[in-house]
Amino acid sequence: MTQVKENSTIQENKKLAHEECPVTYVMEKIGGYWKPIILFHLLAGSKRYGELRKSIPGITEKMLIQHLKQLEADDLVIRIAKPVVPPHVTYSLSKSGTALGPVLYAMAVWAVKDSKENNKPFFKDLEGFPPIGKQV
Amino acid sequence: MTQVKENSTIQENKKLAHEECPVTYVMEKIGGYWKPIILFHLLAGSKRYGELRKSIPGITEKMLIQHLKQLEADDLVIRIAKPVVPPHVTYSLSKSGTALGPVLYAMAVWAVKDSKENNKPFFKDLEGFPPIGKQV
DNA sequence: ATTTGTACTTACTTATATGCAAGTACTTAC
DNA sequence: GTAAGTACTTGCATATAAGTAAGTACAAAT
Repeated sequence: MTQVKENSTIQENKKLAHEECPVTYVMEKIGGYWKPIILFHLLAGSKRYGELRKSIPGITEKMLIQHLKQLEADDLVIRIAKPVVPPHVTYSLSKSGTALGPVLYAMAVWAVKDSKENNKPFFKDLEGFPPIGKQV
Repeated sequence: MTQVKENSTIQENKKLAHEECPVTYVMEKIGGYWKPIILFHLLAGSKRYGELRKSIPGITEKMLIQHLKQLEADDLVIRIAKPVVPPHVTYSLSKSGTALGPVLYAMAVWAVKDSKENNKPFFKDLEGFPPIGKQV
């Protein structure tokens, strides 16, 4: 008698997972491709929307603000809009967001080392790092 | 005269991006939802396929195997198969993968702290951490 | 002959992420 | 009255990720 596999419980398991695995908790908040990149670019201090866009040339405007909104909703970044025209909006890391500094910094360190060992160093060095705690 | 926006260069920019931003480099390797979670579960030491599956109840076999193959191709994990029946396969972190330890550990630390501050502590504490360097 | 155990594999469907191109709002400067 | 400047917003198309439900291989044990 052929048994039915229980993939059906996966959805329920997934809901419980973030209560057990810390990294799962992190992924629920900053999982995906863009969020860590955006956060990294805010690590050096607050930036205006346009600055952020220029410093991440690979992202589309849609993705950028979509993720900024999400990050704001998750209390990782803070949005401050001056009521002027043309608009003036700055984004910065919240307390939670700032606390991700060590994670992002560890990533940067790994990237530099790993790319070197693969004979593809893309970054001379982490000049000016760590910017952690330098919060503007 | 209305100007055409240059979203068209995004693809080219994206190719160049990983040569400029270290976090982008990292995302190309472990971006997404599952990879960091899988790596985290290998941090404590090598595991058989089945053990890995049990320790990550939220993942489907398809995702697990697919990401394991990808991680192997990216030299982050090592697959060792004993030529026996039934099969016996173990996965462990490579040198590069092990070097991600600090990143994953920083994530775990942040998760515990952040979940506490949001009144949703999911993990008593990081008992037994760090397992870094404990490589079996 | 059938079941058991382990590590996958496959086909099909659905969901989510991302890309692309364009438009909007509002005020100041020209 | 038209252009510039900034921060979005929207609709449609495509690409990638993920879920579901099966099946396969092979030898040993029953």
